[in-house]
Amino acid sequence: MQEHYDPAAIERAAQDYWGQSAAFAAEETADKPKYYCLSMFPYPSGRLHMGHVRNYTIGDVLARFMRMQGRNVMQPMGWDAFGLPAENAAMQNGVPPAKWTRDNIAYMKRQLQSLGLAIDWRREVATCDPAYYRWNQWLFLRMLETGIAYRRTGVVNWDPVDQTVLANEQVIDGRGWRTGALIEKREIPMYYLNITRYAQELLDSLADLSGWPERVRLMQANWIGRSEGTEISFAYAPELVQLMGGAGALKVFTTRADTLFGATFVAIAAEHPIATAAAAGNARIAEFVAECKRGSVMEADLALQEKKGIGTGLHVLHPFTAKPIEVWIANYVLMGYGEGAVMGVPAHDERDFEFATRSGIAIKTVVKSATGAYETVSAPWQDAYGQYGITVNSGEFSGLEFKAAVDAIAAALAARGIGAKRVQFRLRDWGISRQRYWGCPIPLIHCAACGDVPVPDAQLPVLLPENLVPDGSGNPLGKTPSFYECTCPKCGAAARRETDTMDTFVDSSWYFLRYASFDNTQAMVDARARYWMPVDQYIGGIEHAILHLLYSRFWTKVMRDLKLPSVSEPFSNLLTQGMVLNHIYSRHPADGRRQFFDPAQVTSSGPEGSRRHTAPLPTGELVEVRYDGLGTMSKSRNNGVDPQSLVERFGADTVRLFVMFTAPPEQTLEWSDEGVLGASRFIRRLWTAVHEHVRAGVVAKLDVAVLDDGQKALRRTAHHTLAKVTDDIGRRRTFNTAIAAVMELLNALGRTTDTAPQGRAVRHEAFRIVAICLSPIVPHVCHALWQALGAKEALIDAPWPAPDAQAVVQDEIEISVQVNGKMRARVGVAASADEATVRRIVLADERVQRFVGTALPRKLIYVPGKLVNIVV
RNA sequence: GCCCGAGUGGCGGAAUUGGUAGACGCAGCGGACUCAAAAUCCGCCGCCCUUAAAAGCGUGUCGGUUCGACUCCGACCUCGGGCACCA
Repeated sequence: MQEHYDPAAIERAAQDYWGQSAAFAAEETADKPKYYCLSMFPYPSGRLHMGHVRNYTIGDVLARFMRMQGRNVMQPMGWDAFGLPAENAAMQNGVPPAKWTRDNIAYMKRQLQSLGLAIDWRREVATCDPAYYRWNQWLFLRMLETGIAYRRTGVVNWDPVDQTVLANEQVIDGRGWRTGALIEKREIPMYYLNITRYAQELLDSLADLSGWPERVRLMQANWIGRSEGTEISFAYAPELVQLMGGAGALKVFTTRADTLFGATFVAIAAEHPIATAAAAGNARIAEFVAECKRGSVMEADLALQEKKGIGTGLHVLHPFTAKPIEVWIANYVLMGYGEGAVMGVPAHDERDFEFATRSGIAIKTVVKSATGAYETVSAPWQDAYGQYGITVNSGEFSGLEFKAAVDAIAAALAARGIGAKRVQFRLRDWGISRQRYWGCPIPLIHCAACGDVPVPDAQLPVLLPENLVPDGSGNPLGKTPSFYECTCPKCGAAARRETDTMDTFVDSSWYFLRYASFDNTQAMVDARARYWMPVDQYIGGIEHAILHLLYSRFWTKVMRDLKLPSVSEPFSNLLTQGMVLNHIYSRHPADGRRQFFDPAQVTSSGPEGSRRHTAPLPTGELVEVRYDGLGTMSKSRNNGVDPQSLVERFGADTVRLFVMFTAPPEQTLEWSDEGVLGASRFIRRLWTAVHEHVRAGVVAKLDVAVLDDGQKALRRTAHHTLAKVTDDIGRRRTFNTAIAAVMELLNALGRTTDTAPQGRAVRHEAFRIVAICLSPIVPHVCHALWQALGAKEALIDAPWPAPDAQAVVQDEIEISVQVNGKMRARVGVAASADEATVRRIVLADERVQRFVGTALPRKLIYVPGKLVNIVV
């Protein structure tokens, strides 16, 4: 018997047992209900960070819990292995991304294994393996056939110095991160996936995802952004007819057709054809259009920039009054949304109002509030009235409520063929072309004679050469003739292979299906996916709430519609974990770059509020540093905590216990070295307590009929704890409170000194409950304790017990008593007492008397079994 | 700027459906054990007034609903996540 807690030996023994018995190899079987437990696969960045540990521990707790609850559990793991960091690492140290990535995978896999995760490693996938990404290519070709995938131009960040496309992340304050050059927008041909075809379904089926957090569903719904509005055509005025070379109309989309008579300008995007035409003959306009094309493509940047515009001197005609309305080019109109043009109604739209007041554009009120409070809105203008109301100054459409006005105006427009009601989505089609090396090649060939020719299925996969090293200027595939030189599959002439690769979101949009069909070399997915899908529990960071989850939902539906073994919704239940934070310390020497310091190296002293912090430089010299608050752990801030060294020092169980105890899973988790010590202390205390109990010898058979009050009380606590932990893990997913409950039970066990045979029998049962309850969280130590407690079977195969309902029954309960809503006393009553009895006991209580006095209670609220509130 | 969250003791957090605010842990303080230290064990631990008891105050701010609000509603402040090429 080990008297001393030795995590390394205990964890090795438990992991050896699970490995030798192939405990986590999942097979399709009809015997038990399946449970597909999936954590978002990691990007192989080099080393595991605390966010990974948190993510995978949550998944492991649920997988182990469900297994004990009798489910056939599958928990797989893989690698999101394509992406930008590998190219950056390659540029830094000259190692090809493939080698860097595969080395990282090997190292991180060992780290994951040391955490004791119940993973079926046979199913491991890496998205950079041709055996995986060939199916990206294969499905892309199917999407081309059905028109889901198509080619058109798109806007990218262009670094004019490096002559290369930059990711948004590589644009800092509008400049290229390596060159410092001002970034330009550039239009290039790209492939798109028609996700908007699925917009309505993606929105509608959010209602079915009851296992998803409400906030994620809300975010997705807002992202899809369905709006019902009216499309309106403004006919060109003569000078515009001339400029555009013929009669025509400028289309706008608006959700406020009721304000049409208040339109005093029309604003178009800088990329709009009319803007291009206007710029051709006017230097000032050309300069403004060019200015709009500078800067990054990020929406956050666009939204923050000052709203600017320029009048074109060109006009369109109001559909009802035929009055000319000037066309403006504005930097806040997005070409990608609606028609790339909006009507400007300054009186009733905040943004139009701001723009109009600055540009000297007329403001015309056409809506008043129902009460007339805004009827007199006029110069000097204060703000826009953006609410719904009654139309005024709108010709035959005056005097109507919002909906009636919209209906009437839309009907009148439709009758003349110059407008109609229409649904517009904010969601845009998904551009998947990336001008980068380390990704899945897009399987297309450009032939001078035949155009864009898909690579025939038989020639898949298009292999990505693995020995290239990017240098920061352009895509190395474009400089590798052995890759891009090919022949046209149609005509056999010399042709050029597409050198763009796919967005890595493609790779992660279906990996959960591949785990179920991991070894199939003939098909992307097979019937086993029907068995395992949908994922019963998906766990990952809240930062993926929109993009990854939306793309995965879309991709899954596309596969369904291609009649592949898929489902309509990939993830039945979703748990979005919070980020892991740590303190940030830095200093900014006058003569150099800002330096960050490892919080573990910082010493703090001095009084609250004016603490001073010092940390050593690499030279050993101590310098004063500044505290910058909490932030996500990251390499650049030097505030990461290495899970590996903690596992080596305290054991995986301590690390797992700490991350599960310190905060509920959906909240951010603040790192604390002391907290880790606390977790370690608890496990040692548990180890000692069980072994002291076991050392005292044989335990009598429990006979619940003969227990005394103290024994009954301990047994009640034990079964109450079991019920709470079952609910906290199984339903609430509040692992922190489950652990707290077990800590309380262990505290209660520590307070008892009952050495009578039945006293020890109750303790024995309680210790078994402790081991069961903690086993999903700290599986190694519980595996050992279970054996110490004399069990024949391994804990991993023990069923999760149901609490004994008899054990938790209480004879006397406590009623809280309030007087006028303030807590004044607690009284004990029999659990069976009726309201009249409770009333009598409460009113007779001396403390209650003191506050009620001689006053007659006006009202008495009774919450059975809980509370009485006396109103006097 | 837009969308979505969060804010409770010295600190992390608990309070599950509107019904005992501060469970559990960390830090701290006091004690036991020890030659001593570490480890371990026991006790105290929101603020204020106080010898004590009792009262009063207290869940970011301001207001509202209710017999009763950390919880619901309105406005605001601060922090965090996302904004389509980081993953």
